[in-house]
Amino acid sequence: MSTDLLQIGDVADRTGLSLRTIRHYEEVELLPEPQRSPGGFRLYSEQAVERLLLIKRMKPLDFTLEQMRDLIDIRDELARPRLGRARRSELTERLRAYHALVEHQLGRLRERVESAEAFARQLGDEID
Amino acid sequence: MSTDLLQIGDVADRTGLSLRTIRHYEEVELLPEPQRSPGGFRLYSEQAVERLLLIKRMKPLDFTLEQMRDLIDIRDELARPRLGRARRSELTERLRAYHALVEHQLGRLRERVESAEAFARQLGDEID
DNA sequence: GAGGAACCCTACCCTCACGTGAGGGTAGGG
DNA sequence: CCCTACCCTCACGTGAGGGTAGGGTTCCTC
Repeated sequence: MSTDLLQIGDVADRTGLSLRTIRHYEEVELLPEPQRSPGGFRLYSEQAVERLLLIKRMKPLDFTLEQMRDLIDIRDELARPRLGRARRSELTERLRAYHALVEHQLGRLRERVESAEAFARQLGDEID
Repeated sequence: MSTDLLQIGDVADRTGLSLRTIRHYEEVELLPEPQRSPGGFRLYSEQAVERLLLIKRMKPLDFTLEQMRDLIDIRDELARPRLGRARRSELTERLRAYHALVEHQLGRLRERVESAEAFARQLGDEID
């Protein structure tokens, strides 16, 4: 038996994403096209699930799907074994830039929490 | 002189919202139609600015513009002096419901921060 | 091997909260 | 009168999916 493949509904269950979302990610090439069953059903590997979980963790940072694709692709290429030194250091540089951006977005996210907390307190007070 | 009115650009500066956003809020009736200059320029009061700032604080909670309008309208009506007892308690009830929703959304927002932090750590580690 | 439940497919239109651009008018100083 | 900075409306575009129609596939059960 080949490594057990999942159909889209299983992937949705495992990731908490909707079918529509998963297909959409494929449309914009954030997720590679999966294999298909003879009848045309999408069949996903565990790798695909991991990629989706990674994307899900990234989502609150308000990146566009394109940025996420870019970032993940860099990361994936870096994980490959035989890679020229120049290429590797270029990729690392780009990843570092993304990391800075991530920290920045994280800051903004935290501000948003504070802003929301302020509103919640205000509302709480008004109710008495 | 009447209370000094601001034109839309000033309001944008003061609130950090874009002109387009402010006009959009008016389109969907989240913001009441402002006065106009003889030539048609929008002229806003300080009250309008406050309403926008309130909206801005509310935004991270991912409410729809319609929900915000509803919530703010309730709050505004509650702030009015002569209000029947029945009406008042109905409004308070609705406000309380929103408050619960706010707390709920706040929880989700905090989860998102954690999720994003996890991602940031992971990325940081991968870079070394 | 016939049925049927549960699942999946594509194609398409819809939503929400704005962004963007074209084309043109207004405010107010020189 | 002219200039610059600012404003106006109108209309279409965008990103990230949601929803639905109409139909095919898998697989279990009889």
